[in-house]
Amino acid sequence: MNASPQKHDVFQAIADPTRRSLLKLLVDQEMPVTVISGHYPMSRTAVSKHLRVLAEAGLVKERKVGRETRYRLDPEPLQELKRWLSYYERYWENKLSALQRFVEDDDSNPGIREQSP
Amino acid sequence: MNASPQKHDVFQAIADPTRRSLLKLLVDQEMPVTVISGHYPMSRTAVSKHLRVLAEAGLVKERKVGRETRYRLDPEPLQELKRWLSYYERYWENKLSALQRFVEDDDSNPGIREQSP
DNA sequence: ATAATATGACACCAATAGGTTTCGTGTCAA
DNA sequence: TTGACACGAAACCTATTGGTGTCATATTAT
Repeated sequence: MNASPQKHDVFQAIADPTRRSLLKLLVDQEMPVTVISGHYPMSRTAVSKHLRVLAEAGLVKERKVGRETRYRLDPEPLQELKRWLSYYERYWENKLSALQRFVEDDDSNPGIREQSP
Repeated sequence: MNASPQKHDVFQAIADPTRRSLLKLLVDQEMPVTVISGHYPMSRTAVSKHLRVLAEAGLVKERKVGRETRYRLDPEPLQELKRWLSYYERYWENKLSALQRFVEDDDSNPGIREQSP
């Protein structure tokens, strides 16, 4: 049901600060484009394009009501981000021990280790 | 101690698939650029530029050893991402109820709601 | 019917991103 | 000391991005 070939992925979608701001704005309120763009110093068209990127990533849903198109957040795709993040969580938990290893070998053996060619 | 004016933020840094791959590669191994770039179909210089973006975002640390520069993951900045994400977690937990609201008002009152101007 | 509104589609533009190759420099090995 | 190696810096190219303005269309209000 969700097999649309998405051109923009979540990572790309949230890379832009304006788009992150949009997500926050639409977090629990459905809004038409004109109202949304009133919150930004750029043109309605620009905001509209940002919304499309978000929609392609599945992060917002659109719904036509009369002559307006209302947008609202769909947080579901953020779960992919969470999954991705969770992979690294154990590493910052271990960060102290990792740092220890790092310092231990310092610049005292500048030569061969690991699989250097 | 970490007050470098970072030109690239974490969100931007992880937007690129190559860079995400780099993070994974460096997750617990320190590697010099040449070895790293051996894993990618692009030039060493290109990989090097990706590494710099990651470094500017604080996601990798460099350390000069002789004539080589070794890179390793620093997962710490990912915590910002986690904080950002956690804000939305409650929304996908509530997704069902949100969907209910969504359906309830459907197209039956296409007029005034929220803070329209 | 006519005018106003909301929006998407389009054409366009400047800046950035991601890639290339070339070159200079520091470090290691013979 | 001479050559090979590892790397960053620089100049350059193309595609993408983020923005603009204009226009066509659908919908609503008069």
